[in-house]
Amino acid sequence: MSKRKNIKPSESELAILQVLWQRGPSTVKEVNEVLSEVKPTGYTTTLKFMQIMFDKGLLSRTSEGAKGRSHIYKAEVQESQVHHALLDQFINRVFNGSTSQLILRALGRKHPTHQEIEEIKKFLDDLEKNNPS
Amino acid sequence: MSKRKNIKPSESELAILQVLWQRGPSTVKEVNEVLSEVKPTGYTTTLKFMQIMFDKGLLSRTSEGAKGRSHIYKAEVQESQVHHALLDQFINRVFNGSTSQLILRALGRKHPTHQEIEEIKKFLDDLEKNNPS
DNA sequence: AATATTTTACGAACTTATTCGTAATAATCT
DNA sequence: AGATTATTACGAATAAGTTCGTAAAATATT
Repeated sequence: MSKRKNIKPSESELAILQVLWQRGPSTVKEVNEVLSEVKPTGYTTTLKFMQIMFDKGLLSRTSEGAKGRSHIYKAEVQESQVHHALLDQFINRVFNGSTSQLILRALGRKHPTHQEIEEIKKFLDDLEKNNPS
Repeated sequence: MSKRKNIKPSESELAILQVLWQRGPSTVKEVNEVLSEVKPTGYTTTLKFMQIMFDKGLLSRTSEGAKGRSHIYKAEVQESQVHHALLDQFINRVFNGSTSQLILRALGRKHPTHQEIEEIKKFLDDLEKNNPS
Protein backbone atom coordinates (compact mmCIF):
# COMPACT_ATOMS: atom_id res chain seq x y z
CA MET A 1 0.00 0.00 0.00
CA SER A 2 2.41 2.63 1.25
CA LYS A 3 5.53 3.31 -0.77
CA ARG A 4 7.69 2.17 2.13
CA LYS A 5 10.72 0.32 0.88
CA ASN A 6 13.20 -1.69 2.87
CA ILE A 7 13.55 0.58 5.82
CA LYS A 8 16.56 -0.73 7.62
CA PRO A 9 18.58 2.13 9.03
CA SER A 10 21.91 1.12 10.44
CA GLU A 11 22.90 1.77 14.02
CA SER A 12 24.33 5.19 13.24
CA GLU A 13 21.56 6.18 10.92
CA LEU A 14 19.00 5.36 13.56
CA ALA A 15 20.81 7.51 16.08
CA ILE A 16 20.67 10.44 13.68
CA LEU A 17 17.01 9.88 12.94
CA GLN A 18 16.26 9.90 16.63
CA VAL A 19 17.91 13.28 17.04
CA LEU A 20 15.91 14.68 14.15
CA TRP A 21 12.66 13.22 15.45
CA GLN A 22 13.33 14.82 18.77
CA ARG A 23 14.66 18.21 17.70
CA GLY A 24 12.97 18.58 14.39
CA PRO A 25 14.91 19.82 11.33
CA SER A 26 18.51 20.50 12.27
CA THR A 27 21.93 21.24 10.91
CA VAL A 28 24.79 18.78 10.88
CA LYS A 29 26.40 20.74 13.64
CA GLU A 30 23.38 20.49 15.88
CA VAL A 31 22.95 16.80 15.29
CA ASN A 32 26.61 16.20 15.89
CA GLU A 33 26.50 18.01 19.17
CA VAL A 34 23.68 15.85 20.45
CA LEU A 35 25.34 12.67 19.27
CA SER A 36 28.61 13.65 20.83
CA GLU A 37 27.03 13.88 24.25
CA VAL A 38 26.57 10.15 24.19
CA LYS A 39 29.55 9.21 22.10
CA PRO A 40 32.26 11.57 20.85
CA THR A 41 31.89 11.73 17.10
CA GLY A 42 33.85 13.64 14.49
CA TYR A 43 31.94 16.33 12.69
CA THR A 44 32.70 14.92 9.26
CA THR A 45 31.59 11.50 10.41
CA THR A 46 28.13 12.80 11.19
CA LEU A 47 28.17 14.84 8.00
CA LYS A 48 29.03 11.79 5.94
CA PHE A 49 26.19 9.78 7.41
CA MET A 50 23.71 12.53 6.80
CA GLN A 51 24.86 12.85 3.21
CA ILE A 52 24.45 9.12 2.72
CA MET A 53 21.01 9.26 4.29
CA PHE A 54 20.12 12.14 2.01
CA ASP A 55 21.17 10.09 -1.00
CA LYS A 56 19.04 7.20 0.22
CA GLY A 57 16.06 9.47 0.71
CA LEU A 58 15.92 9.01 4.45
CA LEU A 59 16.52 12.73 4.88
CA SER A 60 15.72 15.83 2.91
CA ARG A 61 17.51 19.14 3.18
CA THR A 62 16.86 22.75 2.51
CA SER A 63 19.67 24.62 0.93
CA GLU A 64 18.25 28.10 1.06
CA GLY A 65 18.15 28.93 4.72
CA ALA A 66 17.44 32.38 6.06
CA LYS A 67 20.59 33.84 4.57
CA GLY A 68 22.41 31.20 2.62
CA ARG A 69 23.57 29.26 5.65
CA SER A 70 24.28 25.58 6.10
CA HIS A 71 21.95 22.78 5.12
CA ILE A 72 19.05 22.00 7.36
CA TYR A 73 18.18 18.32 7.35
CA LYS A 74 14.79 16.79 8.04
CA ALA A 75 13.77 13.19 8.58
CA GLU A 76 11.75 11.83 5.67
CA VAL A 77 10.57 8.75 7.52
CA GLN A 78 8.29 8.75 10.52
CA GLU A 79 9.27 7.38 13.84
CA SER A 80 6.28 5.05 13.99
CA GLN A 81 7.06 3.81 10.51
CA VAL A 82 10.62 2.91 11.41
CA HIS A 83 9.60 1.36 14.71
CA HIS A 84 7.09 -0.77 12.89
CA ALA A 85 9.59 -1.91 10.28
CA LEU A 86 12.33 -2.65 12.79
CA LEU A 87 9.92 -4.55 14.99
CA ASP A 88 8.77 -6.68 12.08
CA GLN A 89 12.31 -7.57 11.21
CA PHE A 90 13.28 -8.22 14.80
CA ILE A 91 10.29 -10.41 15.53
CA ASN A 92 10.88 -12.43 12.41
CA ARG A 93 14.58 -12.84 13.03
CA VAL A 94 14.51 -13.59 16.70
CA PHE A 95 11.04 -14.81 17.59
CA ASN A 96 10.14 -16.60 14.45
CA GLY A 97 7.38 -14.14 13.76
CA SER A 98 5.58 -14.54 17.06
CA THR A 99 4.59 -11.23 18.57
CA SER A 100 3.27 -12.77 21.74
CA GLN A 101 6.55 -14.58 22.28
CA LEU A 102 8.33 -11.27 22.04
CA ILE A 103 5.98 -9.69 24.52
CA LEU A 104 6.19 -12.47 27.03
CA ARG A 105 9.96 -12.36 26.89
CA ALA A 106 9.99 -8.60 27.19
CA LEU A 107 7.73 -8.70 30.18
CA GLY A 108 9.65 -11.52 31.77
CA ARG A 109 13.09 -10.03 31.56
CA LYS A 110 12.62 -7.10 33.84
CA HIS A 111 10.00 -6.17 36.36
CA PRO A 112 7.70 -3.61 34.86
CA THR A 113 6.16 -1.18 37.28
CA HIS A 114 2.57 -1.48 38.38
CA GLN A 115 1.83 1.52 36.28
CA GLU A 116 3.32 0.03 33.17
CA ILE A 117 1.32 -3.11 33.68
CA GLU A 118 -1.90 -1.18 34.02
CA GLU A 119 -1.11 0.77 30.90
CA ILE A 120 -0.59 -2.36 28.90
CA LYS A 121 -3.73 -3.99 30.29
CA LYS A 122 -5.79 -1.02 29.35
CA PHE A 123 -4.37 -1.16 25.88
CA LEU A 124 -5.26 -4.83 25.63
CA ASP A 125 -8.81 -4.17 26.74
CA ASP A 126 -9.22 -1.60 24.03
CA LEU A 127 -7.81 -3.96 21.48
CA GLU A 128 -10.30 -6.64 22.42
CA LYS A 129 -13.23 -4.29 22.21
CA ASN A 130 -12.39 -3.03 18.78
CA ASN A 131 -11.24 -6.28 17.32
CA PRO A 132 -13.54 -9.29 17.74
CA SER A 133 -11.21 -11.77 16.05
CA MET B 1 26.83 -12.33 37.94
CA SER B 2 26.84 -14.80 35.08
CA LYS B 3 29.87 -14.85 32.83
CA ARG B 4 27.80 -13.73 29.86
CA LYS B 5 29.79 -11.39 27.68
CA ASN B 6 28.59 -9.28 24.82
CA ILE B 7 26.22 -11.72 23.24
CA LYS B 8 25.54 -10.26 19.86
CA PRO B 9 25.27 -13.01 17.29
CA SER B 10 25.08 -11.80 13.73
CA GLU B 11 22.20 -12.64 11.45
CA SER B 12 23.80 -15.84 10.23
CA GLU B 13 25.03 -16.87 13.62
CA LEU B 14 21.56 -16.51 15.02
CA ALA B 15 20.14 -18.68 12.26
CA ILE B 16 22.62 -21.41 13.16
CA LEU B 17 21.88 -21.14 16.85
CA GLN B 18 18.21 -21.50 16.14
CA VAL B 19 18.80 -24.73 14.28
CA LEU B 20 20.89 -26.09 17.13
CA TRP B 21 18.31 -25.06 19.72
CA GLN B 22 15.66 -26.86 17.76
CA ARG B 23 17.49 -30.00 16.74
CA GLY B 24 19.98 -30.27 19.55
CA PRO B 25 23.65 -31.07 18.86
CA SER B 26 24.20 -31.50 15.14
CA THR B 27 26.82 -31.81 12.46
CA VAL B 28 27.64 -29.09 9.98
CA LYS B 29 25.91 -31.12 7.32
CA GLU B 30 22.69 -31.33 9.27
CA VAL B 31 22.67 -27.64 10.10
CA ASN B 32 23.43 -26.75 6.53
CA GLU B 33 20.54 -28.85 5.28
CA VAL B 34 18.09 -27.05 7.51
CA LEU B 35 19.45 -23.63 6.60
CA SER B 36 19.34 -24.48 2.94
CA GLU B 37 15.62 -25.12 3.09
CA VAL B 38 15.09 -21.46 3.73
CA LYS B 39 18.03 -20.06 1.82
CA PRO B 40 20.45 -22.08 -0.30
CA THR B 41 23.79 -21.98 1.44
CA GLY B 42 27.13 -23.46 0.49
CA TYR B 43 28.39 -26.17 2.80
CA THR B 44 31.67 -24.42 3.47
CA THR B 45 29.83 -21.23 4.25
CA THR B 46 27.97 -22.90 7.07
CA LEU B 47 31.15 -24.66 8.14
CA LYS B 48 33.02 -21.37 8.30
CA PHE B 49 30.39 -19.77 10.47
CA MET B 50 30.32 -22.68 12.86
CA GLN B 51 34.10 -22.60 13.13
CA ILE B 52 33.98 -18.90 13.90
CA MET B 53 31.27 -19.46 16.48
CA PHE B 54 33.34 -22.24 18.00
CA ASP B 55 36.30 -19.88 18.28
CA LYS B 56 34.07 -17.30 19.94
CA GLY B 57 32.76 -19.84 22.40
CA LEU B 58 29.20 -19.71 21.11
CA LEU B 59 29.44 -23.37 20.18
CA SER B 60 31.28 -26.37 21.53
CA ARG B 61 32.07 -29.52 19.59
CA THR B 62 32.83 -33.10 20.25
CA SER B 63 35.60 -34.50 18.20
CA GLU B 64 35.37 -38.12 19.21
CA GLY B 65 32.05 -39.27 17.88
CA ALA B 66 30.98 -42.88 17.90
CA LYS B 67 33.66 -43.91 15.43
CA GLY B 68 35.82 -40.93 14.61
CA ARG B 69 33.21 -39.18 12.53
CA SER B 70 32.60 -35.52 11.89
CA HIS B 71 32.33 -32.88 14.57
CA ILE B 72 29.10 -32.54 16.43
CA TYR B 73 28.38 -28.98 17.44
CA LYS B 74 26.33 -27.82 20.37
CA ALA B 75 25.04 -24.39 21.33
CA GLU B 76 26.84 -23.00 24.36
CA VAL B 77 24.36 -20.21 24.92
CA GLN B 78 20.76 -20.66 25.88
CA GLU B 79 17.90 -19.48 23.79
CA SER B 80 16.42 -17.46 26.65
CA GLN B 81 19.80 -15.89 27.31
CA VAL B 82 20.19 -14.71 23.74
CA HIS B 83 16.60 -13.53 23.52
CA HIS B 84 17.15 -11.54 26.66
CA ALA B 85 20.36 -9.96 25.40
CA LEU B 86 18.99 -9.15 21.98
CA LEU B 87 15.87 -7.65 23.50
CA ASP B 88 17.93 -5.45 25.79
CA GLN B 89 19.95 -4.16 22.90
CA PHE B 90 16.93 -3.67 20.71
CA ILE B 91 14.93 -1.82 23.34
CA ASN B 92 17.85 0.43 24.10
CA ARG B 93 18.61 1.13 20.48
CA VAL B 94 15.12 1.65 19.20
CA PHE B 95 12.90 2.45 22.16
CA ASN B 96 15.29 4.36 24.30
CA GLY B 97 15.13 1.69 26.97
CA SER B 98 11.38 1.69 27.40
CA THR B 99 9.94 -1.80 27.52
CA SER B 100 6.37 -0.61 27.62
CA GLN B 101 6.91 1.47 24.52
CA LEU B 102 8.12 -1.63 22.75
CA ILE B 103 5.12 -3.58 23.87
CA LEU B 104 2.60 -0.97 22.91
CA ARG B 105 4.16 -0.70 19.49
CA ALA B 106 4.27 -4.44 19.09
CA LEU B 107 0.62 -4.77 20.05
CA GLY B 108 -0.39 -1.90 17.86
CA ARG B 109 1.21 -3.02 14.67
CA LYS B 110 -0.79 -6.17 14.03
CA HIS B 111 -3.99 -7.49 15.46
CA PRO B 112 -3.19 -10.19 17.96
CA THR B 113 -5.79 -12.91 18.32
CA HIS B 114 -8.15 -13.02 21.24
CA GLN B 115 -6.20 -15.97 22.53
CA GLU B 116 -2.91 -14.13 22.43
CA ILE B 117 -4.43 -11.23 24.28
CA GLU B 118 -5.76 -13.47 26.99
CA GLU B 119 -2.40 -15.14 27.31
CA ILE B 120 -0.68 -11.84 27.81
CA LYS B 121 -3.28 -10.61 30.26
CA LYS B 122 -2.89 -13.70 32.34
CA PHE B 123 0.81 -13.18 32.37
CA LEU B 124 0.36 -9.62 33.51
CA ASP B 125 -1.94 -10.70 36.32
CA ASP B 126 0.67 -13.12 37.55
CA LEU B 127 3.32 -10.47 37.40
CA GLU B 128 1.25 -8.09 39.49
CA LYS B 129 0.58 -10.72 42.12
CA ASN B 130 4.19 -11.64 42.58
CA ASN B 131 5.64 -8.21 42.29
CA PRO B 132 4.05 -5.48 44.38
CA SER B 133 6.29 -2.71 43.09
C1' DA C 1 40.96 42.40 -0.24
C1' DA C 2 43.32 39.21 2.55
C1' DT C 3 42.79 36.03 6.28
C1' DA C 4 40.33 33.04 9.15
C1' DT C 5 36.40 30.15 10.12
C1' DT C 6 32.63 27.16 8.84
C1' DT C 7 30.54 23.91 6.04
C1' DT C 8 30.59 20.76 2.39
C1' DA C 9 32.34 17.19 -0.81
C1' DC C 10 35.23 13.50 -1.84
C1' DG C 11 37.74 9.61 -1.13
C1' DA C 12 40.30 6.36 1.44
C1' DA C 13 41.27 3.35 5.48
C1' DC C 14 39.49 0.18 8.53
C1' DT C 15 36.13 -3.09 10.59
C1' DT C 16 32.74 -6.67 10.61
C1' DA C 17 29.98 -9.88 8.17
C1' DT C 18 29.22 -12.94 4.39
C1' DT C 19 30.47 -16.20 0.93
C1' DC C 20 33.05 -19.48 -1.16
C1' DG C 21 37.25 -21.69 -3.64
C1' DT C 22 40.95 -24.65 -2.89
C1' DA C 23 43.79 -27.64 -0.58
C1' DA C 24 44.67 -30.85 3.19
C1' DT C 25 43.06 -34.52 5.97
C1' DA C 26 40.16 -38.40 7.15
C1' DA C 27 37.09 -42.05 6.08
C1' DT C 28 34.97 -45.25 2.75
C1' DC C 29 34.80 -48.17 -1.18
C1' DT C 30 36.49 -51.45 -4.86
C1' DA D 1 46.61 -50.14 -1.76
C1' DG D 2 44.56 -46.92 -4.80
C1' DA D 3 40.65 -44.24 -5.93
C1' DT D 4 36.53 -41.91 -4.42
C1' DT D 5 33.92 -39.28 -1.16
C1' DA D 6 33.30 -36.55 3.05
C1' DT D 7 34.92 -33.31 6.19
C1' DT D 8 37.84 -29.83 7.78
C1' DA D 9 41.04 -25.89 7.60
C1' DC D 10 42.67 -21.89 5.48
C1' DG D 11 42.63 -17.86 3.06
C1' DA D 12 40.83 -14.63 0.03
C1' DA D 13 37.09 -11.81 -2.31
C1' DT D 14 33.17 -9.07 -1.68
C1' DA D 15 29.93 -6.13 0.71
C1' DA D 16 28.20 -3.04 4.21
C1' DG D 17 29.07 0.02 7.85
C1' DT D 18 32.01 3.25 10.26
C1' DT D 19 35.41 6.81 10.74
C1' DC D 20 37.99 10.45 9.42
C1' DG D 21 41.66 13.25 6.68
C1' DT D 22 42.07 16.56 3.24
C1' DA D 23 40.72 19.81 0.07
C1' DA D 24 37.33 22.84 -1.96
C1' DA D 25 33.72 26.14 -1.44
C1' DA D 26 31.10 29.41 1.14
C1' DT D 27 30.82 32.74 4.72
C1' DA D 28 32.52 35.88 8.15
C1' DT D 29 36.20 38.83 10.14
C1' DT D 30 39.81 42.34 10.23
